[in-house]
Amino acid sequence: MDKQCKINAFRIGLAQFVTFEENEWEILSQHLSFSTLKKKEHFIVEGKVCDYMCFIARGGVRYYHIKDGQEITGYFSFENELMSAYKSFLKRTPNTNYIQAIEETELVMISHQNLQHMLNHPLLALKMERFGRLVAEHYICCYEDRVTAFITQSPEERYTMLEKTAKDIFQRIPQHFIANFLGITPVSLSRIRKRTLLQ
Amino acid sequence: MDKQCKINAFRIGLAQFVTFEENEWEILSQHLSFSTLKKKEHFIVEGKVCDYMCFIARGGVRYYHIKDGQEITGYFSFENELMSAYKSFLKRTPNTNYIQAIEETELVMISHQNLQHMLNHPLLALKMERFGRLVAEHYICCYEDRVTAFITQSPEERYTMLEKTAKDIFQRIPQHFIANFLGITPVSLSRIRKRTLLQ
DNA sequence: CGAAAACGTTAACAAAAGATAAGGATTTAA
DNA sequence: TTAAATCCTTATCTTTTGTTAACGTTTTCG
Repeated sequence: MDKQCKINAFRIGLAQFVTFEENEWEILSQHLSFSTLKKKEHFIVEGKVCDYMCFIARGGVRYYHIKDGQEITGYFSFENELMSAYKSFLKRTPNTNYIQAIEETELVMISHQNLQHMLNHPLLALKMERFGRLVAEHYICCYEDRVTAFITQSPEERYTMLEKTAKDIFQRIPQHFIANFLGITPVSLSRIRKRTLLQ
Repeated sequence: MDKQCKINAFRIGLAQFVTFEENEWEILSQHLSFSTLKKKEHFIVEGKVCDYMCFIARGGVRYYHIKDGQEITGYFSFENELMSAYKSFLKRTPNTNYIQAIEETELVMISHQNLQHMLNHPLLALKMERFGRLVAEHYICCYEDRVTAFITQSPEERYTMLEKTAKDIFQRIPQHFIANFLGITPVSLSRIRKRTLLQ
């Protein structure tokens, strides 16, 4: 996947939030960097401060915690989505989890420093603030739904819902990661699947 | 509680995100409105589009869903916090839950229309965008922690943690609301409390 | 290619949570 | 003030989940 192709994907992906004019894009694109993660390679590990927010041009990652020596996968991001250890990135605090590529993954990255630079750049500030706001607001809405699911639905209902709304990820992600994501154990998910099949 | 007192509380509360200069504040404060909710009065009900984002100058509210005729309380907000049905407010879609005062509650409110007006106001735009961004980012961090708790902790662990970090809300909120917030039934919370006391 | 690792299912048992109902204490409101 | 509503606890029973381990299959990688 060549650089120009990644940049294009990035620009299209951003259009969901803000559209940049040519002159703005000119500046912004000079503040990007690029990286590739091999499968199982980590984007960030516990204890490090996250220095980049990324756009996934290709591939996918999982977010996981380690608790009592066990990995617990809490989330996934795939191509055309943004990805970062937000809290660490935003607050400049050590990250408390891990982000790992589950496939070969191509990233377009903005360093924290470059982002600050753009937020202070007279020609870009307003649009970058808006971009940041809209991205954050978008994720708030996602989180709202996720928390609501934990509050109002049983694990079985959460599974059924996921199957309806994102069936494709079952082809792409090991089932025990999905179990974690639903807040249950892999064994329990296996049972739920059997139950819901029989009905 | 008089109006000036509410405005002051609001200004101090905002300082956590952005500080407004006198001339900016002059304009902003003309875009505010005020309201009082009596105990059990609703700020918003299911199906309505939320038109205000609020600052709670005094009092508190709970957010709840109705599922199978049952109320399930998912969150609380108290004085000096912001409060809104964010997703509905941001996306202009019908709200899917209820927000109800649990005490007599004093609000400072910004209507969606006034917010847009300020976001388009040349002297205020940048700061309002930043304000919106920082608020949203702040809530993302809160949500991140909340989801992590659901993923990595048992109900009992979530309860213990809550007792450590927010003991005060137990004096202020009926226990069955807290049970919902933890993702369990009131009966189950009562059992957990007994268990953890004995140990 | 072949050994090792990863993965999903199943079983058996223990632990926890849900559902329902009852009882007593407290609060609310007419 | 008194009846009604709210709230928390407890008990009982059912359902679900967690835990551990075993097994067969598939995938990974040297």
